[in-house]
Amino acid sequence: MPSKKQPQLPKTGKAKEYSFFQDVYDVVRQIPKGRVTSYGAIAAYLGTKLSARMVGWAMNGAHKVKPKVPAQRVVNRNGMLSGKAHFETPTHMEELLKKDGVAVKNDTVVDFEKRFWDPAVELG
DNA sequence: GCATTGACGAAGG
DNA sequence: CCCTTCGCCAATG
Repeated sequence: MPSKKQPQLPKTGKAKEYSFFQDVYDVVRQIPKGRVTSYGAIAAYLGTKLSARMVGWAMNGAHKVKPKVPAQRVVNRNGMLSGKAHFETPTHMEELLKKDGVAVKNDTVVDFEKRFWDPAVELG
């Protein structure tokens, strides 16, 4: 499980994965099926709420990590599928969400607030 | 080694 | 209410 806080980010070339990245992946993998969360929520849970962009950047490598990361369950604060363009196909993300039972309308999660899953609350 | 760029988000105009 | 700016920090040019 995430250390909750991992300010120490090793330099490039040493570790294949940064702790921060691993924590992000770990949290994302714990998102229940049919639920979604936001980059900011994950960042806040990790203690770096001011660095939501880093979560997004971490997700950039999510597609290559071994245990697949359900990156489709992570959207921006507006519930919009801001990262759909980064998937294999522009429609892959919403298709995965639909398989999870999450309705997607106009690149946005329907009833986002109801589907919202806050790691800071659910994970403690 | 400085400048630019983000799968973000909050604040200001 | 829409648009712009700023902050955050790693990666890339």
